[in-house]
Amino acid sequence: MFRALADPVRRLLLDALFQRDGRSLGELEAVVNEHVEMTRFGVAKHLRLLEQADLVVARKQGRVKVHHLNPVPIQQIHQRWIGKYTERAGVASVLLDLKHHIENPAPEPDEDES
Amino acid sequence: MFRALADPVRRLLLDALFQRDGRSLGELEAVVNEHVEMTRFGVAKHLRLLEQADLVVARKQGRVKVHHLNPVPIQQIHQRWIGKYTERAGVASVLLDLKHHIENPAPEPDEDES
DNA sequence: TTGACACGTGACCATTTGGTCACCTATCTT
DNA sequence: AAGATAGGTGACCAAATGGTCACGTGTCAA
Repeated sequence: MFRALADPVRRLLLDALFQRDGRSLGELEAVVNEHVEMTRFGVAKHLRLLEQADLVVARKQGRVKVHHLNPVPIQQIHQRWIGKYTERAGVASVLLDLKHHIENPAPEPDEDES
Repeated sequence: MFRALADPVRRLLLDALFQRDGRSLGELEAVVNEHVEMTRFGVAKHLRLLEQADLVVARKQGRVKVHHLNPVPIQQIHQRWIGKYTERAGVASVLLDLKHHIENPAPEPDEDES
């Protein structure tokens, strides 16, 4: 899990999926190639690692494989590991976060908010 | 930085320092050996990586090297990387954090809070 | 159906990483 | 000063990682 986040290419992949979800391997390959040179296979390998770490979920749709970002494990890291350390800095950081959220009106996921 | 977090021994080390700060190499070695077998050199190597990642600051005090946890970079990860993703889940997670902080009265660092 | 397209597999190689060891330095104690 | 204590260095080795390539499979379109 942390291991999956340890590689810059993988973080780039996550970023790309964060900007627009549901991309194919080909698209992702193109994105990566804007930054570093890498063949399709390399990208596919990284994607596979991300899947194994459960950070990305992929399903086959015809002949393309569509990749989706999975926010759950990141939340978990945030809550059970990072949070533990940020506590030490007191409530300040959380308030700071809240302020941030208020000022940037929430790009909420397409779910039904009651 | 992420790389430094990618190893379980290193996370264990951070945990140990989190529980009690300012430990020597020998102490840390003992802690690690409660979980896995590893020589002093192995532990020292991990410690050095953590220092390079700026997650741990060490200073020599006589003949012992005292290691201290550095919360800053973890905060940074939290704010500039994790936060970016958790935003997607809306304000909820932050409020949840806030609730958590309120209920667990803040073990604040020994700094002057005005 | 034939071929182009999107992707997967297993073998393979170079580099990095995790870990150990023999030896050395610096400090404290007596 | 002498020995014990705490730690550092560089060489070294095994294993994991990152990356590529030659092939093979399934899918769409003409």
